[in-house]
Formats: sequence, C-alpha cells, structure tokens
Amino acid sequence: MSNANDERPRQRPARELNSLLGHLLKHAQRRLAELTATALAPHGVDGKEWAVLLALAAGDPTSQQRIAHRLGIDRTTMVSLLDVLETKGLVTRHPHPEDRRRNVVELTTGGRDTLERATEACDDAERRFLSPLDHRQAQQLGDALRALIAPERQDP
Amino acid sequence: MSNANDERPRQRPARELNSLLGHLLKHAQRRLAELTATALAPHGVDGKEWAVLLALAAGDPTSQQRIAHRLGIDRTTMVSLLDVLETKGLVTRHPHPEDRRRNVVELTTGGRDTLERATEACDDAERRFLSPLDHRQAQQLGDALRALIAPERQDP
DNA sequence: TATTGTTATACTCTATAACTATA
DNA sequence: TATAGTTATAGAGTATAACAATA
Repeated sequence: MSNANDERPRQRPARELNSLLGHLLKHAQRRLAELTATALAPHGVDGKEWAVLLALAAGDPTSQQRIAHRLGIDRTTMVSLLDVLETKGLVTRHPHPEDRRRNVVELTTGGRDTLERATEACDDAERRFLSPLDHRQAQQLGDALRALIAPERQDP
Repeated sequence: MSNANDERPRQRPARELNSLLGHLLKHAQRRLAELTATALAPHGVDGKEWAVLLALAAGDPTSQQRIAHRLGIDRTTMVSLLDVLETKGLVTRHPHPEDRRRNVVELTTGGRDTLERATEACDDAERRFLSPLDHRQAQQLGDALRALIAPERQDP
C-alpha cells in the first residue's frame, strides 16, 4: 500500500469557488430574481410589491404589522411599500373598526387584476428558470430546499 | 368529460408564499450565509474576505482586478477588501515587476493559516446546513443548482 | 404602560466618476 | 490613448429611534 498518507494534499488549491454551495445558492437565487424582475416590470410592480399583493390576497386582512412579519420585513419598510402600492391604486388602507390603531389593508380591484397578471408572469419566469431540469428534478429541488430551511422555523 | 373548465380556480388564494421557489432559494441562501458567518467569526474574517483568500490560494497571483472579476465584484470594492485583509496581515501587495501598474496580491503565512482554519469551519457549517438531506439528495441539489446557473454563464 | 403606524435618521453595501501612475 | 489602482461620492436598501394616536 506504500504509505499514501505521507504526502497529504497540503496545498489543496483546487477547491473551486464555483462548486461551493453558498456560491451556487447565491447565483441561482440572483438569476431567478433577475428573471422575475424582468417578468414583473411590464405590470408595474417589483418583486417585493408583488409579494405584498400575494400576502394580502392569501390571508384575511389584518394589520400592516402582521403582513410585514409574514414577509419577514420591518414594519417601517412595510409603510413605504404600502405607500407606493396605494399611490398606484392597488391597495387601500382603512382604520380597523375595533382597534383604530391598526390599518386594514385590502387589495383594490386593480390590485387583484395586477396580482393575477403578475403572478402569471412570475410563473412563466419560474418555468423558464427551471427548464434545464425535468419535472422530477424540479420537484426534488423544491423538496430539498424546504427541508433545508425547515430548521430555522423553530427558532422564532 | 363534463366541462371542467367552466369553473376555473378564479379565487386561487391558497398560493402559499412559502412554497414559491424564489422564497425557498432566498431563505436557503440566507440560512447558509448565517451559519457560515457564525462559523467564520472566530477566525476574524467574514464571508467575502474568506472568498478572497480562497481565490488567492486557488489561482496564480495576478492582479487585483482579475481576482475581483473572478469573484464577480467591483474593482473598487476589491480595494477596500484588500485594505482590510492587509491590515489584518493576511495578504501582501507588491507592484508587479513587469507592469508596475498592477499589484501582485499574495497570501501571507498567517493568511494561509487563517484560510485553512476558516475553510474547515465553513465546511462544517455546510455539513450542518445539509444535515437534513442524505448524501444522494445533497449531491442532486448541487447538480440541480449547477444546471440552473449554467445558462447565465453564456452571456458575459 | 404597551402597541400601531409613521417619520426622520443612520448605517451598510455597492456602484460611478474622477484622479494618479504607469504603459 | 488605455489600463490598474485608488479615492471620494452618491445611491439603493434597510434597520434604529423617536413621536403621535389609540388601547
């Protein structure tokens, strides 16, 4: 066997930056974000605004703060996001009848329209992004990512 | 077949934000970045600095600009990055003997030491990050991400 | 006193433009 | 003139702190 351990790979220069998982995740995320941004642009919203519309459509209208928390963004950021969406006529804000500190945020008809079209555009971008993979691989990718981020849900 | 298209899913509120690929990628990337940052902290470097050290160890020492380009960052950002690394005594800058505009950037002994320890810490963080997956799933994840990123390499 | 929305402020990160020294 | 490094500056994005209204 002639001691193969004597010369260990002490130089180890061949560690390719391109193969590091962090690098792969970052660039994959960035690429999808670019495709999505391009797809959304014609509909007059960006990715974050679209996410807010989506969150509004998904849940019952509660307070700005809950929406912000659901999206993992600061409440002060939510204020300016909603300012923009309100200016664009996509959402409305009304004081909550039972607790006038809170704002009930709702989609307007235009907001619902924009959401539907923007969502289709995003779906399309996602499909193009995933086109190098077959259906089964894409499924496995989603499963793997879900498993990987599951642990962090326990902390907060 | 009884026209299943008549009542299309027009409400469609159940679209879960948490299942969107962009969301999954973003949070997976963020989680690994956090784990890596924590793992690197005791060694006195952050993720970007470590990436620079890695790039320096991997390639022959050319110019700052080539390293910057390889890492996909701006050359002005590279200047301040190297300033910090030089202050920490991890790299040295010398004018290139044949072209004195260029800087030859090299790892010091301490830089090589730090790189080795930091890389082990990163490997460990990556292992912990991937622990919800078995070996085959982790392999497939890497393969899928590489396939997804491949298209963008053709543009530049 | 605690909470919601808001505003003003500061901070981080990064890119742009301009300058120097070399070629 | 073109390029490598540097510097100063500006911009986007986001978080922190303070304030008013309400509970």
